[in-house]
Amino acid sequence: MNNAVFVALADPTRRQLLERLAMGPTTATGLSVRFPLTRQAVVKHLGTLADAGMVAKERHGREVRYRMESAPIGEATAWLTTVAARWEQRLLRLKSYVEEQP
Amino acid sequence: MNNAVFVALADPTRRQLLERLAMGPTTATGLSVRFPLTRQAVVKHLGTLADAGMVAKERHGREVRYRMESAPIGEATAWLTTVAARWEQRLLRLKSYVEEQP
DNA sequence: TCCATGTGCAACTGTTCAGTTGCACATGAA
DNA sequence: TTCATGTGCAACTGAACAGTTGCACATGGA
Repeated sequence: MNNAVFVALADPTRRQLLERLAMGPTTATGLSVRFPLTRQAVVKHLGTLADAGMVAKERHGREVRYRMESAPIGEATAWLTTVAARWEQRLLRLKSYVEEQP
Repeated sequence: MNNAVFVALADPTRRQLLERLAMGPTTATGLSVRFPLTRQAVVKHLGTLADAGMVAKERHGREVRYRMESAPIGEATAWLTTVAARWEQRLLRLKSYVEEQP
């Protein structure tokens, strides 16, 4: 599993930025207005999200728009689902074993 | 969304511990044998997982078994799915808008 | 050309955290 | 009781990281 994805998700500010980006692409400067952060702080967070492949940059004239990429989220979800399913399956086997007892 | 869950998931060692715990409950000492870590380091990681509600402790005689709890994983998955879905939905609306153009 | 706006890069600070070491306490078996 | 095993707690170290500040560069409009 790609570690960078979970590292990027670990910060609440980055998750909020992601939620905002899910609404549509924006610039770092635009985000820094709606968040209690410096533009530089936003850029750093977006860089971390980009390292995880969750965000992509697009130049438009003199501004840079950040666009969300949902594929890594899908991978993270898949990993979580697999681990949880393994545990649930074990519980089910345990349950049926107990019910088989006389 | 509960921040502690994503914080706990951000460390690769903790995710490996989770994968191991999905197989069945174990003690910190038992885990420290199979991982290149001190028992104390394992205990700390399990503590972080416990703070997130992903792990529960059970005393059995003089040993403490750690058991996985899958509910928080379900919540994390739900959050991820929601954010990704919002973005995908936006892409769909954009696509249909473009196709409507003459 | 001039200027406002948007971006990029580097250095600095404070904090958090992973991992270790050392020691004390508890428990089960002989 | 004695001893081996398992656990709990505290202090220490080094590294990673969030956030800031300061300054330089680029771009579009007047």
